[in-house]
Amino acid sequence: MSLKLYNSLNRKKEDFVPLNPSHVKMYACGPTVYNYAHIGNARMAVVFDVWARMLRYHYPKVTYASNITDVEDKIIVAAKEQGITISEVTKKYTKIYNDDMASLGVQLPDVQPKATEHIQEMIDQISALIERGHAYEAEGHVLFHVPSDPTYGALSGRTRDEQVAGARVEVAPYKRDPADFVLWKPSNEDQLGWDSPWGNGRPGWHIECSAMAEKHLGLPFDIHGGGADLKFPHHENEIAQSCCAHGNADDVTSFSKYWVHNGFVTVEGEKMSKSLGNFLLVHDLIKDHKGEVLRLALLSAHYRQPLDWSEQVLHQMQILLDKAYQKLLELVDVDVIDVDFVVPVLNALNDDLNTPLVIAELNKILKEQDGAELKSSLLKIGDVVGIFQEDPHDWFGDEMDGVSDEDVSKIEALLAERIEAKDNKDYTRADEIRDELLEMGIEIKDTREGTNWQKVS
RNA sequence: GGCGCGGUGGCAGAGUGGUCAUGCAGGGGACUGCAACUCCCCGUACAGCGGUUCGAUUCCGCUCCGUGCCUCCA
Repeated sequence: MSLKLYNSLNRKKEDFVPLNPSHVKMYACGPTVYNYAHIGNARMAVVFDVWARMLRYHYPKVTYASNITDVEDKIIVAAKEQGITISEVTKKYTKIYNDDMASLGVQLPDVQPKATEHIQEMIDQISALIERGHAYEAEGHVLFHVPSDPTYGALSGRTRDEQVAGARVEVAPYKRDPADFVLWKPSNEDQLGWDSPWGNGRPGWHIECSAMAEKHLGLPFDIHGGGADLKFPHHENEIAQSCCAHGNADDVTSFSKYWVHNGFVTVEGEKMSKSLGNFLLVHDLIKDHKGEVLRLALLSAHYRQPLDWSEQVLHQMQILLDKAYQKLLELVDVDVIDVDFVVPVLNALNDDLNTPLVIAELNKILKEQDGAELKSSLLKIGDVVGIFQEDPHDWFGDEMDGVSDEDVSKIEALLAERIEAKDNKDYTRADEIRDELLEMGIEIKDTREGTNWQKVS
């Protein structure tokens, strides 16, 4: 079965047919770096990381580009608030973002372009738009003239008129048309600015991605992705800019052939927002949960569906991963053999990245397979989904944390005493010892191989 | 107001025109001195109303409910 994906451009699930099967190219809009990454940022990163891994499974060469937006007014605000420079803000949060994503098993994109390093490309593209009559200068701003683009609205399915009718922002007086959007805007001294044919200024947000995608992937490329909220206006504007800059206003696929959007994460059923103060940061969650647990939780709903974050989901993923790692631990000395990719899992992944189904199939595999076959299948799936990347010993290693050597000897002494008590059928004493251990925060389990113990929280 | 998305068993969450999702939680059982772990078994789920059909949770229409975007929020 071939790879299928849901193309936002025509709202249909389609067979993925690469422009060039020997080199597939994908771009996904990355974060604006002015704060810690939240779980919503993480969902985007994880989803497109899996897409990239899946594409690599199918095709010999994949270039995945995902940008860092390091020019934006919010960054300027953050710098002022924190009393540090703009570049200190962007540098700091870029590192935090990459570290946090790495903790979720997200591989660094092949290219991670930064907006500030592509100002010239943006200026060039804006110039081309002006030359072709799609943009104009007004009071130090350069604006894209929406009525000049006959196909504007193709992605979001809203016409210019509808957009104007629904607009809730005041229209700047210098705009020729209410729908026109900014390509370049003037900067004052304390704002970041670059020289341009239109004076000292900075780029609008949309032009950044257009310029960076073209520079690193060339046009057209295969897949463009991002969060669902970016569909309008960001992605709509990207299409307008990139197509019109090259005289391809009529062909919306002259920029990217497929468009993929991931759904939002809600918390307790509500959207994360500053006013509700319910932003969940990866930085915080990673303190209490393993990265792969968070990652799998982010993949527990289909990527296009909304995902409600809850402790229950985390609990379930923890159990599943523990179960799998337990098997991997038992099989640690077994050699990996060459196995076929488990068919139902491959089909699920091929079907527009149906990761919830993959999770269900994992449960079945854990029940139905064993030995080298199980280990090999698990690892093969893990490479695409981005799980089972840890050493099984390390996975369970944390459970020994905070238990000193002294405690260990004490525990073992008590266990030895308990075995003796059991042998003497002195179950009262045996149970006393169990309770004593429990008070120390140690839980024991009698198995056929003997008694195990572990720290409980 | 405009443009979308969704309503599946206690919960999470896939899927299908007519035999199974899966997991968590819950109930029962096996095992065990008892617990726990493990294993086995169980529960008349598809918002409502019409329509198409031999047959619809699955297709179409309407209603109700929830939710996202339209504000340089992933």
